[in-house]
Amino acid sequence: MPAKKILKSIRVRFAPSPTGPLHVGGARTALFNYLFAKKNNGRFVLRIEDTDLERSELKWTQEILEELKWLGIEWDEGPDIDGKFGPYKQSQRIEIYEKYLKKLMAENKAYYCFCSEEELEEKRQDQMSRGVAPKYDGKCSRLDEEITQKNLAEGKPSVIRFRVADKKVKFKDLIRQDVEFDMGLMGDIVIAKNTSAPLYHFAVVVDDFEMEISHVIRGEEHLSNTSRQILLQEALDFEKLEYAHLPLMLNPDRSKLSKRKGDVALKDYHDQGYLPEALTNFMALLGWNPGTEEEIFSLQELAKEFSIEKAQKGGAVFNIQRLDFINGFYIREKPVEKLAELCKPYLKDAGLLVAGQVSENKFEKIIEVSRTRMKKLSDIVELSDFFFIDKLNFDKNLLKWDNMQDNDVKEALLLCDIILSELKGWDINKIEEALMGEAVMFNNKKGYPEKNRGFLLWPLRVALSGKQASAGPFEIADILGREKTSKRINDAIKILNT
RNA sequence: GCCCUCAUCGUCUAGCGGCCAGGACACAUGGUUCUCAACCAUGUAACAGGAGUUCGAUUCUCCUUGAGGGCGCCA
Repeated sequence: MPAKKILKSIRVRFAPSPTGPLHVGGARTALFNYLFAKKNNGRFVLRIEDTDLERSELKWTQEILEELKWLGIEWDEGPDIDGKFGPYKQSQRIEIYEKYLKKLMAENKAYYCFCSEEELEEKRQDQMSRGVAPKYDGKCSRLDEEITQKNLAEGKPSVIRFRVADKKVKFKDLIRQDVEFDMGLMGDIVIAKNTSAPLYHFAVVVDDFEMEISHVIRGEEHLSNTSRQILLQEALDFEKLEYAHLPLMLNPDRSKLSKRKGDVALKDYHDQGYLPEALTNFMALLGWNPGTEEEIFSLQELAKEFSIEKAQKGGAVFNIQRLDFINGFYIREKPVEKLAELCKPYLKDAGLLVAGQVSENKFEKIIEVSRTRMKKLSDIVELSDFFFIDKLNFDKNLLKWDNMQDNDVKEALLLCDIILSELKGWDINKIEEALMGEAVMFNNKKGYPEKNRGFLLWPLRVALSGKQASAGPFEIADILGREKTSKRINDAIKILNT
C-alpha cells in the first residue's frame, strides 16, 4: 500500500488581470472556484495579475472587485482582505519573483535572450509558411557567458527565457482526465522582461506555490499553458497542483464568446437589470449540472451541490433566452418592496419617476402589475411608462376591438366613464365587478357575443394605457385613481373624434 | 500549418452495454383571458458518419468529419 497522500488544505484562486471589465467567462471561472472552495471547506483567494503594466489600470481592479461582490462571490483573501500570503497584487510581489528568477538563472535553467522582436516575428512567419510549429529556435540558449555579460554591459535589449525540456508532460485534469503535451514542439518561453519584470507564466507558478494554492480551476484556453507551468514548477522544485480546465462559453455560432456578438462584460448584464442570483444560477448551469432535474439554485444551494467532476467537457453556448427565463423567474419571486427599489433607478434615468410624484404604495402596485412581463429590470420602463406620463399618444384605430365602429367605441368609453364615476369607493374589486357586469349588458344591447368582454374592456384598456399590450384595465384604473382614469377616457374620446 | 481538446433535440443537458433516449429553455397548439405576460396541459425535435469489440452499442476502441482552444517580450 502506498502511503496515503497527506491531504493539504484546499485553496483555490481567481486571478484576473485588470486590463478591462470583468468578462462573463471570468465571472464564471470565479464562481466555480468559489463554489469549489465553499463545497470543500477551502479558501478562495482573489489575486490581481497586473504584471502587464502597460495595460493594467486601477479602475479595472476596482470594477472587478465591485462586480464580484455584486454577484455575491466573496473571497477569503485578496487585495482588500489581507491574509498571510499577501500582497495579492502581482505588481507588489516583484521581490518574490526576483528571488526565484535569480535562482533559475544561477542554475542555468533560464538565460538571457537578445533576439529582437522583429527577428523573432520573421522566423515565426517563416516557420508557419514551412508548415512547422512556430517555436523559438534556441539561438541565445547556447550563448557564451562572456558574450551574455558583454551584451548586458552594453545595455543591449534582452529578455529572460526558460529552458523548456524536450520531453512529454502528462498531467491529470479533474475534468478531462489524462492530458499529454509534447514539449519538444514548444521552444523556450520568455518568463520575464528582466529580473524585476516577470511575465504571466512565471508569476503564476511562483504565486500559486507561495500562496499554497491546491487546485487551479481556470478556462480551457489555459490547457496548453499548464504543461509549461508544470515544467516551471519542476525546475523550481515546487509541488504539483491539481488542475481543472473549464469548458469555454460560446457565442451562438459556437465561436469563443466575444464582443461584437453580444455583451461580454458582466457589468453590461448588471446594467440591463439582470439579477445576480439569476446570473450565478445561469452561469453555474453552463458547463455543469447537479445530475438531477433541478434547475433553480441559489448560491448557497450551488455551493452545497457542487462537484467539479460533474463539469462538462465541451463548450457551452451562452443562451440569452435561457438567462431571460431564469431572470424572469427571480423577478417574479422577489418581494415587491425589493423589486420596487431595484426598478427605481431605471425609471429615474428614463425621466419618468420624479421624487415624491407617486406614493410608495402606488409605486409598488405599479411594479406588482408589471412584474410578470419583465425579463429584466430595464423592461420596467417600457412596461409602466404610461403610469407616469400625463398625456397618452396613440392611433385611434388601436381603440377598436374586433370590427367595432367608431360610434360603438365611443359609446363603450362613455359607458365606462359613467359607470366608474358612479362607483362608491375606489378599489380594484369594485372596479372589476362593475365593469364585468356592464360588459355583459353592453354586449347584449349591441348584439355582440355575451362572453366576449373585449368590446367594452379593450377600448378602456387602450384608453388607459395607450398600448397594444399592457396590464389589465382594472389594475390600471385602480392605480391611476378616479380622476386620471376619467381624464384618460375622455382624452381617448377626443382622439377618436379627430 | 502544427499541437491539444471536444462531439445526445435549435440551445443547456441526463444517460456511464439492454431506456418508448429523460428534463429545462426556445418553438407550436389548446386552456385561462379584453391584450400581452404569468400559469396549466399537450406537442414538434437529438445520439455527426464509418469500421470494429460484443448476443447486444448513444455508451468501449479506431478512423473520418465537424467545432473550439493554443502555438506572444498578453493573460
